[in-house]
Amino acid sequence: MTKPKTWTLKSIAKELGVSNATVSNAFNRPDQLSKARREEILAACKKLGYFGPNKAAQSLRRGTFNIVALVLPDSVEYMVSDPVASSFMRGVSAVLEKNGINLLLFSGNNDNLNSVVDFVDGFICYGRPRNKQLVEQLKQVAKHVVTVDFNIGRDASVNVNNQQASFDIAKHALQKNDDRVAILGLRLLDNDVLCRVYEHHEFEAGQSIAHQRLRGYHQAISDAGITLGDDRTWNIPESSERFASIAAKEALSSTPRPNVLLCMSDLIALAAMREALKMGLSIPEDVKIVGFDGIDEGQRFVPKLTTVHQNSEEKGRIAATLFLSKEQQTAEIDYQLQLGQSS
Amino acid sequence: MTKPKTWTLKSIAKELGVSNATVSNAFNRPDQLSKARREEILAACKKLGYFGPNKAAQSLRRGTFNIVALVLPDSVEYMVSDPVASSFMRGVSAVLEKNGINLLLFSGNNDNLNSVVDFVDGFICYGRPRNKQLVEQLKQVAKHVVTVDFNIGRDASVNVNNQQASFDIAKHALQKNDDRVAILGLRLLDNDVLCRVYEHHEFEAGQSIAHQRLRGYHQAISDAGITLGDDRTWNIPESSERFASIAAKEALSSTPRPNVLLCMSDLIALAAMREALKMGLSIPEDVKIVGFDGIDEGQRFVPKLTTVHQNSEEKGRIAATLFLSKEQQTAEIDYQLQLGQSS
DNA sequence: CTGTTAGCGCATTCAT
DNA sequence: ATGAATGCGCTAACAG
Repeated sequence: MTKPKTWTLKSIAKELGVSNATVSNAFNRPDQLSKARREEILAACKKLGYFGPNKAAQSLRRGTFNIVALVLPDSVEYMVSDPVASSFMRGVSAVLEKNGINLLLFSGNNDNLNSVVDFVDGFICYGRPRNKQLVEQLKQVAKHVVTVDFNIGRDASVNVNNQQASFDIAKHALQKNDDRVAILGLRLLDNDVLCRVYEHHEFEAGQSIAHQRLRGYHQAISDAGITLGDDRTWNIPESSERFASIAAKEALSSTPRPNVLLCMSDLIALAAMREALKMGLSIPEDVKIVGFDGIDEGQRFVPKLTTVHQNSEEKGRIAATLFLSKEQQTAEIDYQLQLGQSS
Repeated sequence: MTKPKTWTLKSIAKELGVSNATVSNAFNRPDQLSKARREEILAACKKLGYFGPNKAAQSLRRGTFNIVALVLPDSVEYMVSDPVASSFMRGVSAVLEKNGINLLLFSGNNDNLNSVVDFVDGFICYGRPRNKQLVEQLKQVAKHVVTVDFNIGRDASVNVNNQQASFDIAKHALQKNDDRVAILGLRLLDNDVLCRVYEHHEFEAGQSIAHQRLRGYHQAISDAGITLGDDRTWNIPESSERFASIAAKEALSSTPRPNVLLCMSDLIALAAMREALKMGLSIPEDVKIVGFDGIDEGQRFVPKLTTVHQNSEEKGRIAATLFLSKEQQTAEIDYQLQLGQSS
């Protein structure tokens, strides 16, 4: 006489003629009953089609979920297209999967964490969320939080020295003090508009990745004895082929035509290279182009892109490992200059 | 006198001097109390720092979760690197995000759904999971299931006519009956090995995407009056640059050297084009190469790749929409031949 | 319109 | 080693 078609701990215990604590122990606390008894119960459950305690109820009771939310800076939709973000996710998921933890994707466009906060053990935040209210809540939320590429004084964080890396790559690209430099920046401004940027003073204290990189560029430009015109910086609102191409075309058509293009992502640099080639320019003779990230496509392109390689996958692994260990610490990730033929 | 530092429905109700049902109604059922009362309560909760009913408890009670699991064919890790899968995810997440539903990534390598089944409203399965036990469980699980690119007789499914598309692209590539054809297949075999495939009879009834595509190729080859040698088919275990390059090199070095390469993914076709160029072959004069998927990089490559474009993002949107509407139906997605200079 | 109450499915004391 | 009882935080039915 089998009972309901969907078993619960209670109903299965009754069916087996044991107390529900015994069934619970059989699944969760092997030390609380004899091995024989345990296996007998497990076998009986399996035969009846009971696969173990309901996870939702278990979580409500225990307060743990085996789910971590990956908070993306933008919409999930947008993030999935970014090869750098994808690498990061790969690293995170590799570690979590190995530990039986599931990954919930959460958009940084959300106003708050409410819809997931009660379902997860904590948050790994990849980049500062676009929505500022969300950032405020992340500072306070009573769960474990690991931040990546930004810092809000929470449990742990993983960072790359963006400023130093940008300095290095720019230093490498700039060789003569009569170089004409232009910067193709990624998300320098809050608003979603593709345009030149004039208000440079705003960036001096900015903590976003873009601002850190900009400072690195500026430092190298200044070190090279070059003066950067105040109309030589573009803001690209998102790392897409389309926007990048438009900005690159604009920059390469501007007067004086730049002979060095500092690009804040490889996707942008690749788009710039395509535009330059399309305009009949030689790389690097007419224009040197450097990127940032070190994505595969850049290394396959002809000419090979000179860029900063940051190991995003490792960044993901470290972030996940830090999350699991609950260590409170700040990790700094290495980067390498990857010299190609584009500079 | 504020009470606990973490509010519950009950404690906040007591604090406000109302019944807990009233608080619950204020958050969930506006029609159950006056607007004024509702707003008064909501405001008071906000001031005290109570952000609404605990979602985990709410879900346990209601049996709904606002989370859907995206079941990937492989590890999450691997999937995130695949541009086609990424597009699909983009489509899915766009629709779900708009509807306030969260996305949980779930690996098709898992043995069972147990760790998440009690947390989600259902499953969107992108491709047949690698683990067969998982497939069995998906057939039976008591939650809503939408399958994509395969069919197990569940609630809804989304498919592309892979066989027809492969037939079309192969037909286009094959023009002379003395063409020497080789096939670079993706996951034709269950095991993870890169090798030539000899046991062709196994594929005639296979339902996987690879088998469907293979049948399309075979049909076109046969229609062209060509006999395909039984050592002209390679199995590539995963859609990675590395494996694809090895297989391509092997195929292009084999005797007789193929002058038509039918590739089951664009990533494979791109790797094959790179190898061919590296060997000093001209495309398409010495060897024609066609792909499958229609990824961006293929369209940017020189020569532009001839391929089948399937709109993965739309596939994702349709899958998600079908999931939300709970319609029971099978959708077939269009594809287009995208003619480049590689054939 | 409001309050009381019985579970959702489970883990964990505290007895025995 | 086991069973009874309590409550995790909430919703919905019902009674008022």
